Amino acid sequence: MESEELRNAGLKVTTPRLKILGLLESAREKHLTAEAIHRQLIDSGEEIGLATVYRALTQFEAAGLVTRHHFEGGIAVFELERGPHHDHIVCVHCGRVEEFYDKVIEDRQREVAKKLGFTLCDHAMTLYGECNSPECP
Amino acid sequence: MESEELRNAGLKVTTPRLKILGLLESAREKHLTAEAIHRQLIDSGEEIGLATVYRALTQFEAAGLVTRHHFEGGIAVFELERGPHHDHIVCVHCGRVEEFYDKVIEDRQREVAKKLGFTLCDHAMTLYGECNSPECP
DNA sequence: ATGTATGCAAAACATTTGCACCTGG
DNA sequence: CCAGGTGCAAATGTTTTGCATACAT
Repeated sequence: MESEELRNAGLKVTTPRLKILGLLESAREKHLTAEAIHRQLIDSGEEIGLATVYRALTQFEAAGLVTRHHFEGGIAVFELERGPHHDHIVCVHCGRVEEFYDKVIEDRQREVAKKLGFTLCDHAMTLYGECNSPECP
Repeated sequence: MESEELRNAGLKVTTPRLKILGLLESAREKHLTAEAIHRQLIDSGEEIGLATVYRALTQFEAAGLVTRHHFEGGIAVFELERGPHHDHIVCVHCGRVEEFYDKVIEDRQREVAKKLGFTLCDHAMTLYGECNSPECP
Protein backbone atom coordinates (compact mmCIF):
# COMPACT_ATOMS: atom_id res chain seq x y z
CA MET A 1 0.00 0.00 0.00
CA GLU A 2 1.11 3.53 -0.76
CA SER A 3 0.58 4.75 2.79
CA GLU A 4 3.28 2.31 3.84
CA GLU A 5 5.78 3.68 1.40
CA LEU A 6 5.16 7.19 2.65
CA ARG A 7 5.49 6.20 6.27
CA ASN A 8 8.67 4.29 5.55
CA ALA A 9 10.07 7.39 3.91
CA GLY A 10 9.30 9.39 7.03
CA LEU A 11 6.62 11.41 5.26
CA LYS A 12 3.17 12.10 6.55
CA VAL A 13 0.39 10.35 4.75
CA THR A 14 -1.57 13.15 3.12
CA THR A 15 -4.15 13.31 0.40
CA PRO A 16 -2.01 15.14 -2.16
CA ARG A 17 0.84 12.67 -1.76
CA LEU A 18 -1.42 9.68 -2.09
CA LYS A 19 -3.05 11.16 -5.18
CA ILE A 20 0.30 11.76 -6.83
CA LEU A 21 1.53 8.24 -6.10
CA GLY A 22 -1.77 6.82 -7.25
CA LEU A 23 -1.62 8.72 -10.50
CA LEU A 24 1.96 7.65 -11.21
CA GLU A 25 0.90 4.09 -10.63
CA SER A 26 -2.23 4.02 -12.71
CA ALA A 27 -1.33 6.31 -15.61
CA ARG A 28 -0.66 4.55 -18.89
CA GLU A 29 2.29 6.85 -19.67
CA LYS A 30 4.72 6.25 -16.82
CA HIS A 31 6.94 9.25 -17.45
CA LEU A 32 5.18 12.46 -16.50
CA THR A 33 6.11 16.08 -16.01
CA ALA A 34 5.12 17.86 -12.81
CA GLU A 35 2.86 20.02 -14.91
CA ALA A 36 1.15 16.96 -16.42
CA ILE A 37 0.63 15.36 -13.04
CA HIS A 38 -0.85 18.57 -11.73
CA ARG A 39 -3.18 19.05 -14.68
CA GLN A 40 -4.42 15.47 -14.56
CA LEU A 41 -5.19 15.73 -10.87
CA ILE A 42 -6.97 19.05 -11.33
CA ASP A 43 -8.94 17.55 -14.21
CA SER A 44 -9.94 14.69 -11.93
CA GLY A 45 -11.47 17.22 -9.61
CA GLU A 46 -8.66 17.16 -7.04
CA GLU A 47 -7.64 20.34 -5.28
CA ILE A 48 -3.89 20.52 -5.37
CA GLY A 49 -1.30 23.20 -6.01
CA LEU A 50 1.50 22.88 -8.52
CA ALA A 51 3.99 23.75 -5.81
CA THR A 52 2.78 20.82 -3.77
CA VAL A 53 3.33 18.52 -6.72
CA TYR A 54 6.91 19.72 -7.07
CA ARG A 55 7.54 19.47 -3.35
CA ALA A 56 6.12 15.97 -3.14
CA LEU A 57 8.04 14.74 -6.17
CA THR A 58 11.29 16.14 -4.81
CA GLN A 59 10.71 14.37 -1.51
CA PHE A 60 9.75 11.17 -3.26
CA GLU A 61 12.92 11.35 -5.26
CA ALA A 62 15.01 11.84 -2.12
CA ALA A 63 13.23 8.85 -0.60
CA GLY A 64 13.90 6.75 -3.68
CA LEU A 65 10.22 6.39 -4.51
CA VAL A 66 10.47 8.13 -7.87
CA THR A 67 13.20 8.96 -10.35
CA ARG A 68 13.65 12.28 -12.10
CA HIS A 69 14.82 12.22 -15.70
CA HIS A 70 15.96 15.11 -17.88
CA PHE A 71 15.17 13.68 -21.26
CA GLU A 72 16.10 16.42 -23.70
CA GLY A 73 14.90 19.91 -23.00
CA GLY A 74 14.97 21.55 -19.63
CA ILE A 75 11.78 19.94 -18.42
CA ALA A 76 11.97 17.01 -16.04
CA VAL A 77 9.84 13.87 -16.14
CA PHE A 78 9.13 11.70 -13.14
CA GLU A 79 8.65 7.97 -12.98
CA LEU A 80 7.70 5.62 -10.18
CA GLU A 81 10.75 3.68 -9.02
CA ARG A 82 9.27 0.23 -9.27
CA GLY A 83 11.07 -2.92 -10.14
CA PRO A 84 14.66 -3.21 -11.28
CA HIS A 85 16.87 -0.58 -12.84
CA HIS A 86 16.37 0.26 -16.48
CA ASP A 87 17.18 2.90 -19.05
CA HIS A 88 15.09 4.56 -21.74
CA ILE A 89 14.73 5.03 -25.45
CA VAL A 90 12.61 7.93 -26.64
CA CYS A 91 11.09 8.36 -30.07
CA VAL A 92 12.24 11.64 -31.55
CA HIS A 93 8.96 11.97 -33.44
CA CYS A 94 6.14 10.95 -31.12
CA GLY A 95 7.93 11.08 -27.77
CA ARG A 96 7.01 7.52 -26.90
CA VAL A 97 9.22 6.07 -24.19
CA GLU A 98 10.31 2.45 -23.95
CA GLU A 99 12.32 0.96 -21.14
CA PHE A 100 15.13 -1.53 -21.43
CA TYR A 101 17.89 -3.13 -19.45
CA ASP A 102 21.10 -4.43 -20.97
CA LYS A 103 23.54 -6.24 -18.74
CA VAL A 104 26.42 -5.90 -21.19
CA ILE A 105 26.13 -2.13 -21.13
CA GLU A 106 25.74 -1.98 -17.38
CA ASP A 107 28.84 -4.08 -16.79
CA ARG A 108 30.80 -2.15 -19.32
CA GLN A 109 29.90 1.15 -17.69
CA ARG A 110 31.33 0.00 -14.40
CA GLU A 111 34.49 -1.12 -16.14
CA VAL A 112 34.88 2.14 -18.02
CA ALA A 113 34.48 4.11 -14.80
CA LYS A 114 37.02 1.96 -13.01
CA LYS A 115 39.49 2.32 -15.85
CA LEU A 116 39.20 6.10 -15.46
CA GLY A 117 39.74 5.92 -11.71
CA PHE A 118 36.11 6.57 -10.76
CA THR A 119 33.82 4.63 -8.50
CA LEU A 120 30.57 4.52 -10.43
CA CYS A 121 27.52 5.48 -8.42
CA ASP A 122 24.93 6.30 -11.04
CA HIS A 123 24.35 6.86 -14.70
CA ALA A 124 21.89 8.50 -17.04
CA MET A 125 21.47 6.86 -20.41
CA THR A 126 18.78 7.76 -22.88
CA LEU A 127 18.71 6.61 -26.46
CA TYR A 128 16.90 8.60 -29.13
CA GLY A 129 15.53 7.03 -32.25
CA GLU A 130 12.66 6.68 -34.63
CA CYS A 131 10.12 4.16 -33.44
CA ASN A 132 8.94 2.74 -36.71
CA SER A 133 5.40 2.27 -35.51
CA PRO A 134 2.27 2.81 -37.64
CA GLU A 135 0.72 5.48 -35.40
CA CYS A 136 3.90 7.52 -35.20
CA PRO A 137 3.99 10.70 -37.28
CA MET B 1 40.79 28.70 -38.52
CA GLU B 2 37.56 29.57 -36.72
CA SER B 3 36.44 32.06 -39.38
CA GLU B 4 36.30 29.16 -41.81
CA GLU B 5 34.04 27.14 -39.57
CA LEU B 6 31.66 30.04 -39.24
CA ARG B 7 31.59 30.71 -42.96
CA ASN B 8 31.03 27.03 -43.69
CA ALA B 9 28.09 27.10 -41.32
CA GLY B 10 26.62 30.03 -43.23
CA LEU B 11 27.17 32.40 -40.32
CA LYS B 12 28.73 35.82 -40.52
CA VAL B 13 32.13 36.12 -38.95
CA THR B 14 31.57 38.47 -36.04
CA THR B 15 33.57 39.36 -32.98
CA PRO B 16 31.23 37.78 -30.42
CA ARG B 17 31.12 34.48 -32.30
CA LEU B 18 34.88 34.33 -32.69
CA LYS B 19 35.35 35.10 -29.02
CA ILE B 20 33.00 32.34 -27.98
CA LEU B 21 34.66 29.78 -30.21
CA GLY B 22 38.08 30.93 -29.04
CA LEU B 23 37.10 30.56 -25.44
CA LEU B 24 35.63 27.08 -25.94
CA GLU B 25 38.88 26.10 -27.61
CA SER B 26 41.33 27.50 -25.13
CA ALA B 27 39.53 26.97 -21.83
CA ARG B 28 40.93 24.18 -19.67
CA GLU B 29 37.42 23.04 -18.71
CA LYS B 30 35.80 22.06 -22.00
CA HIS B 31 32.24 21.87 -20.73
CA LEU B 32 30.86 25.31 -20.01
CA THR B 33 27.50 26.83 -19.26
CA ALA B 34 26.31 29.83 -21.26
CA GLU B 35 26.54 31.82 -18.07
CA ALA B 36 30.16 30.76 -17.53
CA ILE B 37 31.13 31.61 -21.09
CA HIS B 38 29.52 35.01 -20.74
CA ARG B 39 31.17 35.76 -17.42
CA GLN B 40 34.60 34.74 -18.63
CA LEU B 41 34.31 36.93 -21.71
CA ILE B 42 33.10 39.88 -19.65
CA ASP B 43 35.96 39.34 -17.22
CA SER B 44 38.36 39.39 -20.17
CA GLY B 45 37.09 42.85 -20.98
CA GLU B 46 34.89 41.80 -23.89
CA GLU B 47 31.59 43.51 -24.45
CA ILE B 48 29.00 40.85 -25.09
CA GLY B 49 25.44 40.19 -24.02
CA LEU B 50 24.25 36.97 -22.47
CA ALA B 51 21.51 36.72 -25.09
CA THR B 52 24.14 36.79 -27.80
CA VAL B 53 25.97 33.94 -26.13
CA TYR B 54 22.81 31.86 -26.08
CA ARG B 55 21.97 32.75 -29.68
CA ALA B 56 25.45 31.93 -30.89
CA LEU B 57 25.59 28.63 -29.01
CA THR B 58 22.22 27.59 -30.38
CA GLN B 59 23.37 28.34 -33.91
CA PHE B 60 26.65 26.55 -33.35
CA GLU B 61 24.75 23.55 -32.12
CA ALA B 62 22.53 23.55 -35.21
CA ALA B 63 25.65 23.78 -37.34
CA GLY B 64 27.27 20.90 -35.50
CA LEU B 65 30.07 23.05 -34.13
CA VAL B 66 29.17 22.49 -30.50
CA THR B 67 27.19 19.97 -28.50
CA ARG B 68 24.73 20.78 -25.76
CA HIS B 69 24.61 18.47 -22.75
CA HIS B 70 22.10 18.39 -19.90
CA PHE B 71 24.27 16.86 -17.22
CA GLU B 72 22.06 16.73 -14.15
CA GLY B 73 20.07 19.79 -13.24
CA GLY B 74 18.26 22.01 -15.66
CA ILE B 75 21.36 23.91 -16.71
CA ALA B 76 22.98 23.08 -20.04
CA VAL B 77 26.69 22.84 -20.73
CA PHE B 78 28.28 23.35 -24.12
CA GLU B 79 31.31 21.69 -25.58
CA LEU B 80 33.21 22.19 -28.82
CA GLU B 81 32.46 19.35 -31.23
CA ARG B 82 36.00 18.37 -32.01
CA GLY B 83 37.23 14.93 -32.80
CA PRO B 84 35.23 11.73 -32.61
CA HIS B 85 32.11 10.97 -30.60
CA HIS B 86 32.49 10.38 -26.90
CA ASP B 87 30.47 10.25 -23.71
CA HIS B 88 31.12 11.63 -20.24
CA ILE B 89 31.70 10.71 -16.67
CA VAL B 90 31.18 13.41 -14.06
CA CYS B 91 32.50 13.42 -10.51
CA VAL B 92 29.62 13.84 -8.10
CA HIS B 93 31.88 15.69 -5.67
CA CYS B 94 34.07 18.06 -7.64
CA GLY B 95 32.17 18.14 -10.91
CA ARG B 96 35.23 17.17 -12.94
CA VAL B 97 34.34 15.79 -16.36
CA GLU B 98 36.21 13.06 -18.19
CA GLU B 99 35.47 11.86 -21.68
CA PHE B 100 35.47 8.31 -22.92
CA TYR B 101 34.45 6.17 -25.85
CA ASP B 102 33.54 2.52 -25.58
CA LYS B 103 32.83 0.60 -28.73
CA VAL B 104 31.15 -2.25 -26.92
CA ILE B 105 28.57 0.09 -25.44
CA GLU B 106 28.03 1.95 -28.70
CA ASP B 107 27.41 -1.27 -30.62
CA ARG B 108 25.18 -2.60 -27.94
CA GLN B 109 23.06 0.56 -27.93
CA ARG B 110 22.36 0.18 -31.62
CA GLU B 111 21.39 -3.45 -31.07
CA VAL B 112 19.11 -2.65 -28.18
CA ALA B 113 17.36 0.01 -30.23
CA LYS B 114 16.90 -2.34 -33.15
CA LYS B 115 15.53 -5.05 -30.90
CA LEU B 116 12.91 -2.56 -29.71
CA GLY B 117 12.00 -1.59 -33.24
CA PHE B 118 13.73 1.79 -33.19
CA THR B 119 16.25 3.25 -35.57
CA LEU B 120 18.83 4.80 -33.29
CA CYS B 121 19.78 8.35 -34.17
CA ASP B 122 21.38 9.67 -31.03
CA HIS B 123 22.02 8.97 -27.40
CA ALA B 124 22.89 10.75 -24.20
CA MET B 125 24.98 8.82 -21.71
CA THR B 126 26.55 10.32 -18.65
CA LEU B 127 28.08 8.30 -15.86
CA TYR B 128 28.32 9.69 -12.35
CA GLY B 129 30.94 8.59 -9.90
CA GLU B 130 33.53 9.55 -7.36
CA CYS B 131 36.82 10.43 -8.96
CA ASN B 132 39.23 9.23 -6.34
CA SER B 133 41.68 12.02 -6.94
CA PRO B 134 43.73 13.78 -4.21
CA GLU B 135 42.43 17.27 -4.93
CA CYS B 136 38.79 16.19 -4.89
CA PRO B 137 36.81 17.07 -1.76
C1' DA C 1 -1.25 20.33 20.58
C1' DT C 2 2.32 20.79 17.48
C1' DG C 3 5.08 20.07 13.89
C1' DT C 4 4.46 19.34 9.16
C1' DA C 5 1.96 20.06 4.70
C1' DT C 6 -0.62 22.81 1.83
C1' DG C 7 -2.10 26.60 -1.39
C1' DC C 8 -1.31 30.78 -3.21
C1' DA C 9 1.43 34.35 -4.89
C1' DA C 10 5.79 36.00 -5.52
C1' DA C 11 10.65 34.98 -6.40
C1' DA C 12 14.31 32.72 -8.66
C1' DC C 13 16.40 30.62 -12.33
C1' DA C 14 17.70 29.48 -17.23
C1' DT C 15 16.55 30.63 -21.67
C1' DT C 16 14.13 33.17 -25.49
C1' DT C 17 12.34 37.07 -27.92
C1' DG C 18 11.12 42.00 -29.55
C1' DC C 19 13.10 45.85 -31.11
C1' DA C 20 16.10 49.76 -32.24
C1' DC C 21 20.75 50.13 -33.36
C1' DC C 22 25.17 48.57 -35.23
C1' DT C 23 28.27 46.00 -38.57
C1' DG C 24 30.23 42.81 -41.78
C1' DG C 25 30.60 41.77 -46.74
C1' DC D 1 23.86 49.67 -48.69
C1' DC D 2 21.37 46.03 -46.34
C1' DA D 3 20.66 41.54 -44.49
C1' DG D 4 21.93 39.78 -40.60
C1' DG D 5 23.86 40.29 -35.84
C1' DT D 6 23.95 42.57 -31.40
C1' DG D 7 22.64 44.51 -26.79
C1' DC D 8 19.30 45.51 -23.72
C1' DA D 9 15.13 44.79 -21.44
C1' DA D 10 11.12 42.45 -21.17
C1' DA D 11 8.79 37.97 -21.75
C1' DT D 12 8.69 32.97 -21.07
C1' DG D 13 8.64 28.54 -18.88
C1' DT D 14 10.04 25.78 -15.19
C1' DT D 15 10.95 25.12 -10.53
C1' DT D 16 11.47 27.07 -5.75
C1' DT D 17 10.24 29.72 -1.68
C1' DG D 18 7.74 32.69 1.97
C1' DC D 19 3.98 32.78 4.61
C1' DA D 20 -0.50 32.25 6.66
C1' DT D 21 -3.70 28.52 7.05
C1' DA D 22 -5.06 23.59 7.39
C1' DC D 23 -4.13 18.87 8.61
C1' DA D 24 -2.07 14.37 10.39
C1' DT D 25 -0.59 12.08 14.41
